Amino acid sequence: MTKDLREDKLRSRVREIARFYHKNSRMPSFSEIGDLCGLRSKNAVFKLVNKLEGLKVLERDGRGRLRPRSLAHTARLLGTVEAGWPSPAEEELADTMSLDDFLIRNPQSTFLLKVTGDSMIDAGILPGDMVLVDKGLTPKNGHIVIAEVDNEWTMKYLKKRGSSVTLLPANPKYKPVKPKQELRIAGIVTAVIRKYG
Amino acid sequence: MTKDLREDKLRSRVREIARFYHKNSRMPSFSEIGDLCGLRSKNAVFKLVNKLEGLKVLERDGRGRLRPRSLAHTARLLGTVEAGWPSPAEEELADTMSLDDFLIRNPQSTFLLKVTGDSMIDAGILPGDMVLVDKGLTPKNGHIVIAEVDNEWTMKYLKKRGSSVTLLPANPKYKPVKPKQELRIAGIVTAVIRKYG
DNA sequence: GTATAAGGTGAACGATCGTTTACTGTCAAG
DNA sequence: CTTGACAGTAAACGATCGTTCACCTTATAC
Repeated sequence: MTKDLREDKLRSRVREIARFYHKNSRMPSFSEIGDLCGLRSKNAVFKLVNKLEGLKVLERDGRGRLRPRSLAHTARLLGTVEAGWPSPAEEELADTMSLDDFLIRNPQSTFLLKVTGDSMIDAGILPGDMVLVDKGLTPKNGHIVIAEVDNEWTMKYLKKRGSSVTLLPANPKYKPVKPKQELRIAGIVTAVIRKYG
Repeated sequence: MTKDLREDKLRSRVREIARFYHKNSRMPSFSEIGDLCGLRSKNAVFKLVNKLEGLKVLERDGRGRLRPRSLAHTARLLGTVEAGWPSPAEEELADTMSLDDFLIRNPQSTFLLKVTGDSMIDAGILPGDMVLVDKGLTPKNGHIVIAEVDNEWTMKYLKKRGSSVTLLPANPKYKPVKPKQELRIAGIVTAVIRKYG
């Protein structure tokens, strides 16, 4: 058996395991890996797992249970647009990441809101976009916040100067808002997500 | 024991299990749940799991192994900015979702690129943003594409008219590009992600 | 041609898995 | 005061877990 063939086989096995993981939200057991990869002996699986652990494709926790590593992540991180598309070799080495882990620091206090209106259009936030909002962070000057002013909910820049607070839209069509009485800040915008198609 | 207290206890146990799941990338075993929730008997865990299964917090697969349901998702989906912040009751019922599943249809062919330059700024894509690029889709008129024209990589709108192809920037500072010879489209942009802070 | 390493089979191991049965308190409703 | 309905403990079950042993096959290297 030539070397390329062996690597191909290994790759397809990793793909099978990854597919199982994404389908079942858990790693397969040793005998399940055997079924997936056509291995009748659990020892063959044992050796395969050790190899994959060395390749940092997966890892074990204290009890010998399997945890995904590069398997868990769905999008590979490449360079910049300017740099263009990397070679297949670089592509293979590309770092992978989970968008959830990347974007959400506090899962309990983070929510997703849909944007209506164009008041933040100059900040690159368009109607129909989604924003991730963290309720747990303390609002600071310059943050984009979700706020309730005089019984209306809006998304604006937060401008603090001394004790005075202003809500600044990112669109010349709209005027800055100086809350008369109540200003309730529900959370600050930590990310913007736009999906096409 | 009053009813509210009991529900609080249940909620905090769900939280513990969710925390374990996100930390270890797998569901805890019955005895591990016992440790997490302060239950010395596996039967108590058994009853707890059955209750949570009824509440659709988690589920079992064919072999009795646990799978997360509402546990798996990290960001809760609420309404719109205009609608403002929902009441705690609605909040509890909010749909949850995984950003990976939401944004990525084809994991194998999807990559993440960092945006440099301001040529798409009027489309709400700013320098420093990340774009999800799918290599597997066929480019169509109106899509935003990553393309190599005359040895340079750019991100532009794809304009097709008959057999002629033009790359259209979303910034009046730049001119449309009519590729002289080669036009290699590496992929189409399926989503934009901007992270603050 | 022979040695060597790698990939795989098959059987056995103790440990842990999820499940079940039997029993004990503890409240709230009748 | 009695009676259920819960919530929890304790012990035992077969099944499956991850691991290890000895052995076989096959291709590459010397």
